[in-house]
Parts: sequence; C-alpha cells; structure tokens
Amino acid sequence: MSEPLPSSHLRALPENPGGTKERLLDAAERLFAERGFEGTSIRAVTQAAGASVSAANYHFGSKEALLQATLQRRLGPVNRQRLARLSALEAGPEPPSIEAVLDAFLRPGFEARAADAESPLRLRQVAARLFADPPDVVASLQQDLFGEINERFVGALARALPGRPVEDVALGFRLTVGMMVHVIAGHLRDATGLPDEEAVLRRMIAFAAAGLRAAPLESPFPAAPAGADT
Amino acid sequence: MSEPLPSSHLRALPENPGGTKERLLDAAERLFAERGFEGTSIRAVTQAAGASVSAANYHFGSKEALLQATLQRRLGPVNRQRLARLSALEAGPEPPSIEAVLDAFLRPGFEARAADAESPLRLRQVAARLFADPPDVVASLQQDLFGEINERFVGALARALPGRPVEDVALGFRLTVGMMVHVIAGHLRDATGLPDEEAVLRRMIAFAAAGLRAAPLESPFPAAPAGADT
DNA sequence: GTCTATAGTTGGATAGAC
DNA sequence: GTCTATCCAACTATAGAC
Repeated sequence: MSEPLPSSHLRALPENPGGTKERLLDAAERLFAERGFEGTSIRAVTQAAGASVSAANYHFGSKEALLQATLQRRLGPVNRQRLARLSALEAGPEPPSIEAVLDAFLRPGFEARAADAESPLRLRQVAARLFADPPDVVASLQQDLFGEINERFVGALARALPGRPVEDVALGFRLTVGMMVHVIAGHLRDATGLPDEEAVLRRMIAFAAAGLRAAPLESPFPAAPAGADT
Repeated sequence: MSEPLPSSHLRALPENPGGTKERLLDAAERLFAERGFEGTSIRAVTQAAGASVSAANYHFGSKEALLQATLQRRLGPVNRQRLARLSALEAGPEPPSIEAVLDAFLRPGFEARAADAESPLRLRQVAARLFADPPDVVASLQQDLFGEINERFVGALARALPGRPVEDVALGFRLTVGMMVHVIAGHLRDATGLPDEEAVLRRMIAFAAAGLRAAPLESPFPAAPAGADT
C-alpha cells in the first residue's frame, strides 16, 4: 500500500497493476457494474483510471467496444471453466447427475475470487448487467458468450432427465439462470447479507435440481380467487 | 436506434387516450422499458408523446420523478392484486398450499393484459427494469413497492413449510423472484418465443414449489473436478 | 397547461503535439 | 501510447409568452 507516488498532483491514484489498458478495464468494470452502461461516461472511466479520454479511445475505439472488452475479459474465463467442468463430468464413467451439472454451471461464477482475489463481486455485477443493459450493444455478445453454454448445459440436463421434452428442460435452465443472475445482482445493492456463499450456492443447486425434476402442473389450480382489487 | 422522427409533420402522432400527462406516462413507460433510464432522454419521451419538454417538467418536475410515476402506475395495481389474492387465500378454511401462494404472487404480473389490453408486455419490462436500473433513484421505490409483498409472501410460504428456517424460505422466495424477473425481462429481447404463457406460468409455479420444498444440500458433492481451464 | 427559446452542462469522439 | 485542446451534438432544466 505504500508506493512512493508523486503526491503533487490531483490525479486519482492509478494503482497501476499493468499498463494503462488494464487500468482502464478495471475502472470500466467497476463503473459499468455500479452505474450501468448509459450511466457511465468514458470521462468517468478515464479519470478513475488516471488516464485521458484519448487513451481509452486509442485502446478501444469506442465506449461500446470498451464495454465488450470489459465483459469478455471476465466472462470468458468463467465460461471456459464451466465448459471444462462439464466436459470432465461427461468424460466420466456414468452420466452426471443433475446436481453435478448444475454445480459445474453455477460454481465458477461464485468462486472467481479464488482466481482473482482482488475483484470479488465485480465479475458478478458485470455478469448481471449483461442481462439488463443496452440491448443492441450487448445482444451479439450475449450470444457469443452464452450460446455454447446454453446448448451444452441444456443437453446435459436433458440427458439427466430422460423422457422430458427438451423445450421443458430449456425453460427450466432459463429459470435457473434467472435465479442465478438475480442473486448475483443482489450483491450489488442489497445489505440483506446473504449468509455464507457456499450455503447459498448449495441452496441454489438443490432448488434448481428439484425445480427441473418437478413435473409441470396440469391445471390452473385450486383456483385462486381473482377477487377484490383495492 | 434513435428514431429519426417523421420529417413531414414534425410531431409524432399523439394517439391521445387521455391528457398530455397520460401520454407522457405511456411514452415514458415504453422508452424506459426499451432503453433503460439513463438511455432515455426526456426529449425522446416528449417527442414520442407529442408534447414539449416543458410539459413533462410541469407534470413531473424531473426525469427521476417521471420514472417513479411510471413504475408506480403499473406496479401499484399489480401488487395490490397480489396482496388481495393472498388475503383471500388466507381467509379460507385451510392454510393455502405453496402452489396457491405462488400463483397469487406470480399470476397478477402475467395477466395484466387482461385489465389493460393495450400494453401487454410493457408492464413486465418496466418491472424487470426495476431490478436492474439506477440504484439511487429506484432503491427507495423498490422498498415501497416490494417491502410488504416480500414480508407477506415469505410469511405465507413459511407457514406452508413448517419447520423450515425462515431465512431459508426467504432465500427461496428470492430465487423465485429472480426466476420471474428473468422470464419477464426475456420477453424484451428474446425472440426465442416462449410457448403459451399459461404454460410458462404453470411451469414456474411447479419449479418454484419444488425448489422451495427441496432440502438444502449438505455436502459440496460427488466433487466436480476443478480441472483444466483452457 | 402548454408552448418556444435558451441557459448551462456534459457527453463521445478527434486532431495533433510529443 | 499518451497527452491537451477542441468540436459539436445532446442533454436537463428553467424563463417567460400565450
């Protein structure tokens, strides 16, 4: 923490781990996560990184490209982990259980801190934003980053749920993703204090596995009364 | 994405259902849902509504207040419906099932079209944004709109799951909300074509009910190999 | 209540020196 | 590669006429 920095001038301390490019990505990641894409100016990013606006445009070319680079830097490795774990499971002697497949999917997003001790929540905030931010910018990237994941994991789950229509499994996986994203995004603004993470992760796996196994309901119900609005 | 606005007649057709205020709310709702809060300018809203910037500021005072009014107009009635249905269930002779409680929670958001035939998806997009937009603006509103809902429904679910720790039920409800929000938000950008809505709704109820009933896992697992990253 | 006009700020992106 | 300086478009909000 004690770097001999020239204390004369008012530049937000750069904290330089790599070059300017890395610092820009770090700052962009933090600000995009906190304020969203439209809510973050490249000026804010460059100031936080202790660089100039031109530096950002030199390295990335545009604000949108900066967002893409930010997402890709974090999510790429996590998704590779997911696929690697799934492959490992499938290489085993027996077809993997639903729980094991879900673990392979969910865990990498929750233990990114192991690989990168400095940015614990950051990645997840960024990931949550991926599902809630500017459609045009992110749509193609979402397909890039998530297309293969979706295909492989739905396939694995379908094999673990023989006889279930694939569309039903796909919907179930979608619900699982929603669950995950919401928990991840919640870290952002919620002081509710999730209990210890491993417990939450296990609860999510149990919840989703049971949900996937559950048969869809047939009838609308014991009929909840549509009664009195206020 | 910025629509260039018809050049012949400068004003986008107003389509006046009520007064200017209503038109502004309608336009704001659509644009906030499509582009988010920061991504939407007051000018875009007023042009779409066929009104002037001053009109918006006269009626609402600020952009933030416009967002609040927009959210409250749609979500207020839906949440009152949720509470009314839950109250009706609890007034019955027997304690309601988990499925019935979940139905009371989930259904009002999905059949808002019944009450307001013109804006089918709109409400849900807005609701999804509530969980993904500018923290400061929306945080208090989120508590207003969702605080009582959370308390009442977690309570009802806990009574339907005797012996389960309330924190566990609360986490399960949170996962259920995440599921719902993600499905709702997905309508926004996804052409994947969810099948018929009633079926999706029933699937969600079955999924969440099973998830809530499931016992949390005890051990980390058959141990998914942490193996080879790329 | 609604308008036009404008004040005052901030945004993304670029030019050109070093 | 990184900076300073600058361009110009777009923004929120307000003033004041009608």
